[in-house]
Amino acid sequence: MEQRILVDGVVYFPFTPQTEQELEDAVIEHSELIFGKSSFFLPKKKLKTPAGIGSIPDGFVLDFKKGCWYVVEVELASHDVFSHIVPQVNKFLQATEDISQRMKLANEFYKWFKSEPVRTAQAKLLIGQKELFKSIVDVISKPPTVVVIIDEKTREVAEALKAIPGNKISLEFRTFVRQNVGDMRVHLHLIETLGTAKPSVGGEKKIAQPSGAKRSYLSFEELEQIAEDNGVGRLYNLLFEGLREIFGKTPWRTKSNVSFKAHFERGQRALLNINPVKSARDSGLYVEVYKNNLAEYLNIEVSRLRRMLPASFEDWALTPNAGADYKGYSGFFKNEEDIRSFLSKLKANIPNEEGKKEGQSKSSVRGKIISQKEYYIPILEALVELGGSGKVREVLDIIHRKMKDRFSPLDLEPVPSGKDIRWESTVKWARNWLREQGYISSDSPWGVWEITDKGREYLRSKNNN
DNA sequence: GCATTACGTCTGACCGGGAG
DNA sequence: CTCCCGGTCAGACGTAATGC
Repeated sequence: MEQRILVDGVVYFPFTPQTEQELEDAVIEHSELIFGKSSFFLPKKKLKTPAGIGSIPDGFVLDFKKGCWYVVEVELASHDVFSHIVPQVNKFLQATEDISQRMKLANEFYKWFKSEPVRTAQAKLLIGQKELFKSIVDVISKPPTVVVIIDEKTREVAEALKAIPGNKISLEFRTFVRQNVGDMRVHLHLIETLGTAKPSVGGEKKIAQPSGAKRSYLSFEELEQIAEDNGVGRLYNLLFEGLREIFGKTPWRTKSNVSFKAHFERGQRALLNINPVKSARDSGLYVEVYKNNLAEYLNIEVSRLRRMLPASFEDWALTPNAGADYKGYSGFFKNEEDIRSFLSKLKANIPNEEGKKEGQSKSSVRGKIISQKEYYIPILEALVELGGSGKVREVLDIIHRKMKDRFSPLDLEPVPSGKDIRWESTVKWARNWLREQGYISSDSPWGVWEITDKGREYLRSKNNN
């Protein structure tokens, strides 16, 4: 039963693409029509690190609006459809059972979006305020729907679909060419589309959140609350925010105070502590000033520093026989005026504007990811496996293979700068330590890591234990 | 060429363990 | 016990390499 299409009196004949690539290109070209306007089609060849995701289907579609994603397999009916599709797709589905593999795919999507600002902008329109990577993960963490796009639906296609678990759909994508032209120069397609139907979602797979790390120090909120409880909340906040602005960074905190510090050649030293625990409504906000450190930091005389403080401040030392770095003044800021006066004098003496960066709030991932140390042996082993040296990418691939099962979602996320994947960044730091120890060569060519004899020995000794 | 990515290094926040 | 030192490590930044 040979079909014909008649358009304005011109006859079009069925046309069978000669290669899958031909059909694939046509599918990509019309992906918006097939999958809907809110969909994004990521073709296989755009994947940056295909090795990481197991067997790769022809493409992936992400739909933020419907909150679902598709695994796309393009086939020609003339090929042995069953043996082509079924093992391929099953293998992929099996791989994505593994959460870390899904994160890997999410990363690929993320990179792909980021590689094209227009695409990122389109995605933003659909996800609103939500963070892009998070939105991708949310969709990818659901089970996918397998979409087989084929030039002609045959009984074999139906059989193949039956052998694939989960949600699946097959779509016919037919091509016709104009009579007397005979090739793709003048063509039209008869395309089945997904329409607006949302595929059924079953057995949703949640990505486990890492458990919260235990915290040994008081949080800023708790310290603020203590200040509040002791009747010095306003004073505390005024001084805290003022100092943070002046020093341009977040202070350290202990169980009883917040401590602003600075780097000196002799190491980190405290400049000033605010102690809400020792404060009280009647006496005021208790503060300790490390006079020598702060004077050195400000590059002023200690006597001048003394005059910046309220007259009521007294000599103070951290311990009875503390060294110069741990001596200073302590006392109470009784009212807001005391604090404003101190802050303005301090501000006037800050050496220069540079080094005053915008306060960046970093959230610690310590304890929630694989630590640097845990990569030492795998890196050396990977280098041995590569015959003593290898390109960074090769090493990373081996590490990934060895450790992928242990990655947490945080390991697989990009770092906030978006310039690196967290675990890869950690591996580079681990190699830096190994290099400092002499276990990895310091003068290998750029981009190549090389194990040293000392490194091989270290590896042997560790493996014997 | 310039833009982007990959790689290497530096800065500073965090926290374990030791001193008081 | 409390507090802080200083080593450790996350991640931003700088620079080389590659892509277009």
